[in-house]
Amino acid sequence: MSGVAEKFARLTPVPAYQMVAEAIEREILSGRLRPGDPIGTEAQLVRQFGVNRSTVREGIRLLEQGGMVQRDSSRRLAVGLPHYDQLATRASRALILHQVTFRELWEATMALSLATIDFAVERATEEEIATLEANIDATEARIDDPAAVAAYDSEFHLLLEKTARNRVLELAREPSNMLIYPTTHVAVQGTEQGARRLVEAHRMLVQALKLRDKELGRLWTKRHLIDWRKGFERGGNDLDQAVDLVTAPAALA
Amino acid sequence: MSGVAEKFARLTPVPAYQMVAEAIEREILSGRLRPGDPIGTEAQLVRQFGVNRSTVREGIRLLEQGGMVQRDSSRRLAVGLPHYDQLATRASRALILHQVTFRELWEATMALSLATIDFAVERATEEEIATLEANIDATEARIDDPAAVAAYDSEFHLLLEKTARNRVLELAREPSNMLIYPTTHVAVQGTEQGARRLVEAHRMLVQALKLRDKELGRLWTKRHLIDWRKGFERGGNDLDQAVDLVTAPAALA
DNA sequence: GGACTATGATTGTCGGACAATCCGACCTAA
DNA sequence: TTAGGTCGGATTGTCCGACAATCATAGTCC
Repeated sequence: MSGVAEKFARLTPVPAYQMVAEAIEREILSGRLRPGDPIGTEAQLVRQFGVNRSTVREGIRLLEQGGMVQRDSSRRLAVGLPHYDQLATRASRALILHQVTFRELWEATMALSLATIDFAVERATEEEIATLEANIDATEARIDDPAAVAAYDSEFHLLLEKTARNRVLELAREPSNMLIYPTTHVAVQGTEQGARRLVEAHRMLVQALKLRDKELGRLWTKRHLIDWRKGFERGGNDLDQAVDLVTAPAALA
Repeated sequence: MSGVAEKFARLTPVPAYQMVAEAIEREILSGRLRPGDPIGTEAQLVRQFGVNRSTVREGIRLLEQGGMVQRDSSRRLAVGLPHYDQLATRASRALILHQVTFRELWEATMALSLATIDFAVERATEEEIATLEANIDATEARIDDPAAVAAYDSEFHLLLEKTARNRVLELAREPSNMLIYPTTHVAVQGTEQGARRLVEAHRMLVQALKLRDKELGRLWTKRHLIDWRKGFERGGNDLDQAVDLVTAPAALA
């Protein structure tokens, strides 16, 4: 509210360690350095950038955590290909910090799951269907163990995403997946029927893939998620409560 | 292939700087440290963790880049609330490194946009509609400037997401948004009509919000995105080419 | 040829140092 | 009283040098 217009932008001198990180990142994004390529040793970087080793190391740490650089077996640095769960972990944690509600999570998962099943129905191969069925069988074998059921459920949906063959969608889903599927063990714990309904839904989803029937897939995706919500609420949870580490403890690891 | 069974897992000693980062992160995620709270000074952390300052600093850099800690005005460290575009920037870059195709991007955007318009139709307020209309008017005023049109287009869809009031969806969309909307200026550059069709689509989307008509919203969302695709292809691009920095130069900043 | 060893290179950690900057208390002048 | 100026301590960013542990590699021995 200072009556005068802002004439000067804020000066923000960039620390050297950030410049180091950005310089390396530029090389990677431009394609001159490709995943797997070794970045030089710290001593080399010191010479190239003309800064101290401590500074170089701080710059490297900036990139390390995002997966842009990795340490291979011998701790040597190489360009990394950031994997989804790595990014998704960050995103999940951000969602927790932003105190998003389970309702938001559920709504988004619904929308994304419907898109996933559409593509999966279009593109599923025999092989993928077999893998999914194997997962369902495994789930059934341990149907009395809520934790195991939740783990297999998580895997099932991961496989389904691979079947949809869209990596952008996959990345978009991952954060909410990480928060919602681990709560399945709560959702199926309440009722004896919970786990069986889950398995039935999975079977019908695979059936939809076989028949290439999108409507069937969408129908059971909805039922499946509505079941999750009911179980979640039956477990004494409120859909409008914020996601936290207690209820969705998967974002640790 | 050593005939003996592997009895022990590989020991992977965790570097001290990582332990520092994880310790701080745990405090944040547990809620004991909340966004805005000051983390101690480096000297304090040195005392608490019993490691060297260089080590503490490397640990801090690990967190800094993900937005988990921020430096405030005086460069003092405080717990940060990672913002979406910060995470999305990383995600976009990952998508580039993974060489996802524009087709994947387009498919995912379609699915996510349809979800967004559904929620937006449900929840739009008068005020939000007015803001969106102001954006459209501004677009129209500079309809001959492809770069300006692209910028306003980007903003329009951002506003639409806010209107949908689902932060999980917002976060999920952001990476693809960052890659796809900046290419709009290519898409509308080809034809005189491109920009006008874009404005028309925006008007109809707002109309859908006013009438609370989901079908209308979905219809124009589809048309809008199909227009984008046609423009993109007319610009000499192949939908199956990998996203790169040249075609989608927004991930720099 | 294969197992073993010595050597050098590299990383992780430490200690100390200093300039630049920021914060806060104190002081001065209108 | 309050706006503005001064000063000292605290803090960060950067540098230097050092060393143990580990890894890679070449060379050696059987």
